[in-house]
Amino acid sequence: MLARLMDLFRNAGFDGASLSDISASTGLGRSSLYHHFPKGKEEIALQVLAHLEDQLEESLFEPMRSSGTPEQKLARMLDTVDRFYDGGKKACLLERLCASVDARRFRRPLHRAFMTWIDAVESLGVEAGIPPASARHRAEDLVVRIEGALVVCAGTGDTSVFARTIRDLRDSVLAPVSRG
Amino acid sequence: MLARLMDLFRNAGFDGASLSDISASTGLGRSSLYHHFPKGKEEIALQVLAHLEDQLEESLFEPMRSSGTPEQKLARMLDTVDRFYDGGKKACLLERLCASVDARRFRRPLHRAFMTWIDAVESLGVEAGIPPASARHRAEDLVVRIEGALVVCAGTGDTSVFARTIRDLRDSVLAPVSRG
DNA sequence: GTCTATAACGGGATAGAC
DNA sequence: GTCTATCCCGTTATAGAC
Repeated sequence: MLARLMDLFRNAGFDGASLSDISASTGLGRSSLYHHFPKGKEEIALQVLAHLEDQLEESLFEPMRSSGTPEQKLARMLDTVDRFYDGGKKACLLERLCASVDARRFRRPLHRAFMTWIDAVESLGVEAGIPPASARHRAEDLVVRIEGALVVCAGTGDTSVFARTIRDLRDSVLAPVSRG
Repeated sequence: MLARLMDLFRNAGFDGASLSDISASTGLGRSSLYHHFPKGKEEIALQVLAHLEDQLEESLFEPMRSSGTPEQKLARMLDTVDRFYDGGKKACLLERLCASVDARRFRRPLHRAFMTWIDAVESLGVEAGIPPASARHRAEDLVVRIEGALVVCAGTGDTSVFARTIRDLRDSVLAPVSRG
């Protein structure tokens, strides 16, 4: 159910998703929704966001801390990301919630989600022997490029930019430091 | 006036900007708005988008075709971008309109705006002697990273990522091809 | 818990006087 | 061109029966 809601918010954003949409996508009537989420739409979005954080932890971050070489773990992470965004065809919930009126409501979980992601990639870089400062910058860059590629693909309708971005990241994130 | 409307749509997005907001930000009453924009809110957004395209042409793309070394023109372009987004504090109208319900309404101008931008940077790379394919990829990458940095900054509230991204682009976009 | 019904409000859009 | 007044609809949210 939270999965279906996440799809909805990814497609429509917070402002674009109406209670009617939410009702249709869950099969629950208005009253049932307010039974489960007494504080209404904002609470629904926050729970969906919390669900995404759990999902990221389980499918992205936890595998990055388990066994394997940093290269293998990076490759697995990018595979998961590629599948999650369907090769650039699906939007990012984090980005969609950043772009909503009064995004301050979501700032704390959004900040946490981005930071956890960046931290995980940074650790991977450090594990691979990259100097901490460079590892940090590259980790930020990975998230920046994935989010940016999703925006450009959504705007142009061309997913090749996302595919190429993922491919580039595969090689560049853990490459030996020569130019940073 | 279109400038004020652009600020509004950059802040609130298409779905988040109500006619009341539009009325307040322009000082025009409802009827005056429909006098100037008979087809309502969608037409307003389209005209704001067209205004942005003009502005980009004048302040970004045209200077990139004028005199100066490619390095100088890239630096000027990034300076303008940095000012335009206020160092990462302000959102991008293109991204905001990508993230609205039924973004297909804006697909054509959005596609055109992104492509014109990418093309201009590509030309700069070719002018600097970079192989066409690499120049294209780097140009796409520049736009991707700028958009992505804006998203991450909006989500984390930390503009340092945008500042570092601009700094990196200054050096990397026209660097000699060694690793792509 | 879920339903039907409805309140209370704000949204986009129009009509007609001036 | 702008104003006042208004329509119609969708929105969030609540009440009360079952």
